[in-house]
Amino acid sequence: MTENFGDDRDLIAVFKALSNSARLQILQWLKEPEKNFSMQDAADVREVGVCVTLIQNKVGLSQSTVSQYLAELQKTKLVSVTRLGQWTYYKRNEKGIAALAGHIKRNL
Amino acid sequence: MTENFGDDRDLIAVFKALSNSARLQILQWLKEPEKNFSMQDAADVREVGVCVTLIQNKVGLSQSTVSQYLAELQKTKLVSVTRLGQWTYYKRNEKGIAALAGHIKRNL
DNA sequence: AGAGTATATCTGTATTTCCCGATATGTCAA
DNA sequence: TTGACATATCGGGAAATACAGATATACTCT
Repeated sequence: MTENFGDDRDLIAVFKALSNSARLQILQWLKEPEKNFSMQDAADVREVGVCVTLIQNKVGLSQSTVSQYLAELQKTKLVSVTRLGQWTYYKRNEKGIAALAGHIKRNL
Repeated sequence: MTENFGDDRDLIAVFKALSNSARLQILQWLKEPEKNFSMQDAADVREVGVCVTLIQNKVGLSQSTVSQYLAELQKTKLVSVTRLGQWTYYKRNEKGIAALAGHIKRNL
């Protein structure tokens, strides 16, 4: 059991993270990274994720805002992070998302 | 198909409604009304729901706040309303909640 | 070391949400 | 019709959120 939502506070933080169209949109786009982001080396996009700058260009908000939003999505276990060199790659945390869906179905 | 969440705005409104501990708590309490609320005529509680005053006493917020919160839960189809005489009874909208859970599982 | 790029963090302002008291509306009972 | 009760709506102050720009941090290349 890696996810539990034991505290209501955790669950509320997740709902808050999802209560913003930019954050929700990013989560949707990350379902098909190679389709939604124009990356040069589309090599291991699915594996490692998408870097902040690409997400920023797509969503059209400032760099600082996007960085903060991604951090929020990560704290709530909706995305995961990989640092490689000077880049930070974000991708969906399918385990965390499934855990949320399961919890909602069972306990909401 | 009574529920669809076609627009992202609808989904965001639902997440916003769930992003508050009082509203989330009310939704939980309404899973077992006869257990969580002390009503005199526990006759058709499951059928009709719980009146605003009982919910207000339990949650400990002002009457106006509780009324607004319940309206928000209703607009997002998380609870349903029945007016009987001078009372307004609220109960969980299990269909709406299940529709949300399904949508999240499928599309989030 | 120094410049350039990618990202995170800090600080501040505009907007939104939280929650209240006051007031309006609607129902019931005398 | 008057008064009591249940609920809804209105208006506002305090707190939180949404974003931005400036700056800090970290890595890369020369």
